[in-house]
Amino acid sequence: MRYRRADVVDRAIRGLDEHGLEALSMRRLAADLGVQPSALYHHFPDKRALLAAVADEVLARGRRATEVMTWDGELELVCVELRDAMLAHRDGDRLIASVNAEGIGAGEPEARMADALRRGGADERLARVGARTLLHYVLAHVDAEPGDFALGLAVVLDGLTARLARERTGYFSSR
Amino acid sequence: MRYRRADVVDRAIRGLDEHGLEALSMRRLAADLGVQPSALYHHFPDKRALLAAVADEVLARGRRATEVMTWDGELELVCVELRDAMLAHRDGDRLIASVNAEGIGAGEPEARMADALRRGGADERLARVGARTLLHYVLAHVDAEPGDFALGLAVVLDGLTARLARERTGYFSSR
DNA sequence: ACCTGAACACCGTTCAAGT
DNA sequence: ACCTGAACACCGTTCAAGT
Repeated sequence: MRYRRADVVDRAIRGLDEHGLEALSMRRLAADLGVQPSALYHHFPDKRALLAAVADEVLARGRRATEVMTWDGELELVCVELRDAMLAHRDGDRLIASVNAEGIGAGEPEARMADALRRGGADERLARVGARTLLHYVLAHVDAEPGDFALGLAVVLDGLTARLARERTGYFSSR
Repeated sequence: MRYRRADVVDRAIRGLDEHGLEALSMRRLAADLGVQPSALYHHFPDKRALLAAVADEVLARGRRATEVMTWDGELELVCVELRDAMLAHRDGDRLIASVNAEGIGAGEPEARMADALRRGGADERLARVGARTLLHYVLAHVDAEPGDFALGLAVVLDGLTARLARERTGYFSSR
């Protein structure tokens, strides 16, 4: 059998769903494909790169049609989209979290959130910190009940919108 | 040489500081102690348990004297204390995050935050979600500059206090 | 109670060579 | 371009046995 990069990613996602992230080893993936472990290194320089590609594919599959939206609507949409993408696959949250922590992929949601915050009037600092906060909120609450997820998300979004309103009106908080 | 459990934890923390979390293997730790790998299994059932003990020790070393405080003061104190404890050791954030994710240890800061929120009037749900949100905020922003860390923390705390004020006055938000 | 010695069943990665 | 075969340098864990 001869494979292309995308085939390998595809099989890795299947392996993820069937056996979980811990069992997703280069050797096992190679065996699933009926190929020698070393063959994978033709497609990816190392395991991190493979996982990054898998993470990006999981996120890509979870993307919805682009719509023109208000900045806060978009912020919420990205969070829900991200959550759904991770819920669609076993250990999806751990996969995205680990790839994101390595800074080698899966950075799109965070970038989109930062953009939305800038549209909402955030300066560079608040956009960066706010996006990171939201990203990690979603990563940490994938396994929460939908109601709890929405509650916590609303808390963070409230904090952000309050801060933005203050920045716009020039009011300075002592916090 | 004969060691006690605490000696092993101690040497593991030194190894962490010297070589990082990735290099903290059972075999390497055993070699550092001048002992066979299998000897470690007299002290810990497996590597997860060892890491949990290391994480708890890192947190214990970071604890400050207990003070009587307002609930929101305590909330902020726990966050700063946690941050400082993680900053005191190489890969401290990744250590605490991984142990916490496994649910096997390092749960004290989250429990203390939930208690503080309850004292502030939060119901069980908000206490749980809020504590988890704050915990993961701190975990995610250890490497941020102090100013950015404080900004994001203030945003989340603002969101929480606003929600608590609304709950107390009986106002219901559509969010 | 604490450790040795040896083994088992795995890892990720490299490299020369094949088609 | 894509893969084989074989090796290197590691892992975590178990278990009988020693003191």
